Formats: sequence, C-alpha cells, structure tokens
Amino acid sequence: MDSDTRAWKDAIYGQFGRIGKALSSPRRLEILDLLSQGPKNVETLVLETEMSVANVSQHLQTLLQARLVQFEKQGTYAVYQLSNAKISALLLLIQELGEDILAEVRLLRDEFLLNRDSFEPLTLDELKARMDMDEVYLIDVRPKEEFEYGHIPGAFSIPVKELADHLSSIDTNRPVVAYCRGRYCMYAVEAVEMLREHGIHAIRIDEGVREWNQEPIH
Amino acid sequence: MDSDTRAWKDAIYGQFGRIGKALSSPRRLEILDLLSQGPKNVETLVLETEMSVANVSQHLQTLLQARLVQFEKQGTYAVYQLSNAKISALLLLIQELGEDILAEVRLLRDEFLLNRDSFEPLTLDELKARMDMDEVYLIDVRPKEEFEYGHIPGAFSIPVKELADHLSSIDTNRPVVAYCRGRYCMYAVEAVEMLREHGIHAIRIDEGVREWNQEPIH
DNA sequence: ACAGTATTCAATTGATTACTTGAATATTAC
DNA sequence: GTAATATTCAAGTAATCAATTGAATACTGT
Repeated sequence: MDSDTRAWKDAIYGQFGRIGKALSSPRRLEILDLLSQGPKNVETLVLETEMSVANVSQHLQTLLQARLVQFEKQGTYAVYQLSNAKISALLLLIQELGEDILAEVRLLRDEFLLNRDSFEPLTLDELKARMDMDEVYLIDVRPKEEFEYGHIPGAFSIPVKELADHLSSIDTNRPVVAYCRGRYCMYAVEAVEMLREHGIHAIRIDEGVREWNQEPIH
Repeated sequence: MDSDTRAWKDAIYGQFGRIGKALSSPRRLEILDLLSQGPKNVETLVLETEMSVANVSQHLQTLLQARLVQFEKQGTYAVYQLSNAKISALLLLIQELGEDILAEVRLLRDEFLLNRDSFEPLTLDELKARMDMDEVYLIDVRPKEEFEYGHIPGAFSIPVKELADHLSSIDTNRPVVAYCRGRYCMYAVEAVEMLREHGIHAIRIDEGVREWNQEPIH
C-alpha cells in the first residue's frame, strides 16, 4: 500500500474513532440512551444519571465535539438532543450485540429484571395483535416529556411516578400493558408491580418506542 | 432512583461500555473492518494495516476480551474472526453515521476517492438491473480469500494485485464493474484505473458484499 | 444593579491506554 | 533436539481520560 493510501486510511479510521471514543464511556452511553427518548436539559440528565452537574456537562461537551449531540438554549436551559437518528439505532445495536456476546449482560438482565417480574413480558407481535382487537389498555410510564416526543400509537401517558394518583383513571375492563424506555429500564417493571398490588391485571413489554419504530434487522 | 437500581444501571452501562471502549481505537476499527471481509491471521492483518506484529496482537487481545472476535489455531497460525454478525452491521452504521455527521469524513471521501475516479460509481440498484439483463461483467478485486468467504453472486474473483496478469481473461464485450471492500477501500478505484489504461470499459460500485447482504435500514 | 439559577470552564489528580522493545511461548519441519 | 516461524506477553514511557473542585459565565426576574 503506498504511503498516501496508508495516511488516508489512518485519517478516515481516525475520524470513525471519534465516534468510538465518544461511546467508550458508560456515562456517555447512558446520556445518549436518555436523549434517544427525547431532548433534555442538563438538570434532567443529572437527576436521571445521579452524576454531578459538572460531570454531565463535561460529557456533553465530549459528545458535542464528536457531533453526536447538539443543543439549543432556552433561557438559562441548554436543551440537548441527538444530532442524527442513526445514533438511536447504533445504541440499540450495541445493546443487542452486548446481549448476544457478553454473558455479564445476560446475567445482569436475569438477576434484576426477571427476579422482580417473574411473568414473561408480552412480545411486540402479541401486543400488536391484541391492540388490533382492542383487547389491551396500553400505558407509557416514562416521563410525560418523553411521551410527547414520541410514543407507541394508542398508548396513554401515565408516568410511573404519578401512577399511584391515577389508578382510578385506568380502564380495568381490559388487561393493562405497560412500556417504558426499553430492555434496560425499570419503569415498566415497577408499574406492573404497583398495578398488581392494586389488583389490576397488568403485564408489560420489553421494548420501547425505539424498537416499535425500528425496522426489523435480521 | 433507589441505590439498587442505580448500581444495576452502572453495571449494565459498564458492560455496554466494554464494546464502546473496544471501538474507541482507530486501529481496532480498521482491524474489525478487515475481519468483516473474512477471517485472517495476524500476519495478514499486519500487512494490511502496516502496524507492528506486537501492536496488532495487543489490539486483538483487547478485542478478544470485549468478545468481539474469536480465534482458532491452525498450526502456528492464529486465525481471527468476528464473533457475531452484528459487528459488521455495527461497523457499517458507524461509518454511515460518520459520513452523516462528520464533515471531515466527507472531506476525506471527496479529496481522495473522487479525485482519482471522476466518474460516478454505479448504484447497487443499477448494478442489479444490469446484472439481471446480463449486461455487465462483475469482478471482485479483493484478495481471493475474502472472495471465498463471501461475494456478490455472479462476480468473478480477480484480485487487484493480480489484475495485470489476468487482463486477457476478461470478457470485454460487456462493461466491467469492479467492487471491493466498500466505501473506504481503494482496490476498486485502482482496478478501474488500470482497466481503463488498457482500453477496457470499466466502472465500479461504492458498496461491497456487506452492503449487498445488508437489509436496507431507513 | 443585583441575586438566583443553570451551565460551562479550568486545573488537578489518579487511572487508563497505545505503542515500542525485548523476551517468552507455541508449533512445525527436519 | 534444534532452528525457524508465528504469536503472545511484560515492562516502560508518554499521552489521554474521568471525576472533582472551585471559579467563571450566561440568563432571568426583580
């Protein structure tokens, strides 16, 4: 390979490495995951991740430099969002791959999620079939802002933190199906536990709105 | 968020971070890209990347620990391969995303590829249409081993380094279409240049066999 | 102008990473 | 057993990275 080609290859992979570096931090992966559910300001990210304000801001600067996020100021608030729809797909793929190849990921899924909710979740196809026949009451238990940004059609928004106050508004003639951010989010599990404690027939799906919107890759 | 959930989230993103860390090095991205065209031993990777043997081996150990590659010994040769088909898709997505969001990637594409081959490449759809009508002579100009691992159906294998010796075996009654590893590989460009120097009507496609096999994501 | 709030910046510290060099290991052929 | 070949390992060095702390900046409401 002549040295021009070698230098060009080094440069191009150096650029792709910028994306890889941005994804090398568990903190930044969590921030990106949260942003794939909708735009958020620093304060919201601080609350969700339990990181310090300065640390969140540092990581956001790193993501800005890699061009994975962009922001707009709304008063004193800097509202960050993903810069490209492919980033959501990339995160999903990293998570699917992680589940395929890393035993530790499967272990963590098993030890936490399934111990708390011993019932198998509904599959997306089962959900679609039941929704077509109007057989379920679908609730989105993420924060309201995320619901407004995008949600599964036909779902009602009842954030899990407000579920206790909204039990009376739930149609209990049909089974309740809860969903949240996806396979690594606890909100739907917590919601189902709470509903069952109140004698309401409730199940959940593993997927979130990203998976709903994603064309199947197989 | 209670501290159990926080700890679990830290653990799960820590695991996904293993994949991100593995992808944070330009050198490892190139190695993975080469392996997505077929299994290779250390020596082959050394030749293609112009890195030292020890360095290639170190990076392969890092990829092994992240479970992105696996290997089998064949005599003194350790033959490495990708551990999961999703890794190819992940690399393609990083490259597509890179092209979407990083001006430097587009600049590098422009400054090298298109300056050498001022003719627009054929699209995949155009290729398919012409192959259906038997209008083109499709050649795969990657190393023979990569062709054997997987290639576009109907293509003939003429590695670019052997092209000069095989000019007489090319059917010149139809235009020749060359392809190689994908959008960041020079082999097809070099092959088209050489063929045109010998008066042979030749064009190329940007895509490689991975894109051919990939279901469209849009 | 000032206080409050939200965010970013800069410096420091400790940890991690990439490459090189030289040694060690594994396998094969004779 | 020995030499050759392929690969991995270990240590050193320089560079990079992550989190914290404290300061600085930006914006709004009064």
